[in-house]
Amino acid sequence: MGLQETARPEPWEDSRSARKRRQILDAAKQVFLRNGYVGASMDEVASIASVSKQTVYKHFTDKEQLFTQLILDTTTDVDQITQLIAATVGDTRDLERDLGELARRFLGALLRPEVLRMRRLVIAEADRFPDLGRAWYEQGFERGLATLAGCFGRLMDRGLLRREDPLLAANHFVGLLLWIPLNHAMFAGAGYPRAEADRLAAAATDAFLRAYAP
Amino acid sequence: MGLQETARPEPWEDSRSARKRRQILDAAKQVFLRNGYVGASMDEVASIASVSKQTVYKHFTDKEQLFTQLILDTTTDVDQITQLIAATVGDTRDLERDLGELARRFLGALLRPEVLRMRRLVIAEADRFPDLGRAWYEQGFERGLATLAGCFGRLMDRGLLRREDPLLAANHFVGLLLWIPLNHAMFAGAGYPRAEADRLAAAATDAFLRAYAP
DNA sequence: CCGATAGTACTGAACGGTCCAGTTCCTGAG
DNA sequence: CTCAGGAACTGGACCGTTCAGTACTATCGG
Repeated sequence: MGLQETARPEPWEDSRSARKRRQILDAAKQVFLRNGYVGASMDEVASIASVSKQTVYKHFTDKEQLFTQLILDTTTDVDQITQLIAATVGDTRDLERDLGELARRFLGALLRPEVLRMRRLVIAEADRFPDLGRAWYEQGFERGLATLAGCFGRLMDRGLLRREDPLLAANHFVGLLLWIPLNHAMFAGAGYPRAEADRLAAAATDAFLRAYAP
Repeated sequence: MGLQETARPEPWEDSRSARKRRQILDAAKQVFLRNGYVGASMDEVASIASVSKQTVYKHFTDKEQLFTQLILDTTTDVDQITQLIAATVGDTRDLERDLGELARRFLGALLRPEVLRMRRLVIAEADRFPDLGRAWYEQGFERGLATLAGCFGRLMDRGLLRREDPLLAANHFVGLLLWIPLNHAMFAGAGYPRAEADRLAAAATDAFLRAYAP
């Protein structure tokens, strides 16, 4: 909410204060992602940030606030990725090819280790911080889906997809695409060979096009 | 190892020892599910189990072993559920109806709060206990999928489904069905209204049958 | 009788958060 | 440019609490 500093070292400036703040957030990301909320130590955050503990507590009132600040900062990223990826497909000439390409890129973006770990972290702490989970879901998840749905809506208007609820179609597409690899990544280790990912993307695209052919 | 001839308190017996062990595991389930691994206290486990702390440590060498034992004990459940549910569909006369029914039951089973919390817990601790995550994935997840795949294989043999890789088909079915509500449950609160769940089940079944019609 | 258990006190370590004394950096007035 | 003053920062000690795991004695039950 309203964190106003005494003078005016606004966060986006490159003042010393802003630099320290960045360092702290970066360090916190590292530590929280590695150990989870309870496992993370503020001493370690300070140490990794090369900053004194006092400074950490000057910028963030307590551990909880540092954590929520950190998570909320990242919710914007997912949507940007989706927009970037979905942009090309709206006015495609070869739907199967371009949708397959979208599937591959989407999968690639979501399977990045950092994204996976962040997902794990938010899920893990979702009942300690219900608001945070909901915010991440709405601002990261549903916004991305809505973007994709808009794209599918245009494809329906052009007669390239069966007319249905575009949001449902988007969810079905993503479900077909991500269910297998994301679960694998959540439970078993992180790595997923590129070739296998591409195969899954192709299979999901095929199934989706069969289900949503005009 | 060197058990004398004096009885033999094997865990499956109903000896006093076995009862205590059960009490401990039940209490541990409660505590771990509520607070996560790090947040769980062995004192609380002992207290809820109505057992002294010493007894806990007689049955389980340490916190870690208690946790893994607890999780591994539950992996058999999911498969049983799947078998029970999938059994009816193999020799159906009305595929759309019975597959819809399977979808509803499956969704109902997986959205039970306890199942959701267990899922969260395993995901949360998946990098602290990699073996545990993998075991859960293989014994709970893949076995369930394999069961469903066997069922779909029979449907393909009978010409009721398009011939494809049955395992892939099973994954696609589950992806269409569970993606939306499971993500919602993981991030936002637990509750999901029955009517909404049924609607999702029907939509997923429709889309699946369109994609996998013969 | 003998092993399992209760009850409880204890150890050693970690952690969140505070406090303080001394240092560095930025800014603005002369 | 110089320099003083104040804010931000450092480093580390410190407090109160929590927690895993152990020790030990008294009790219980088969």
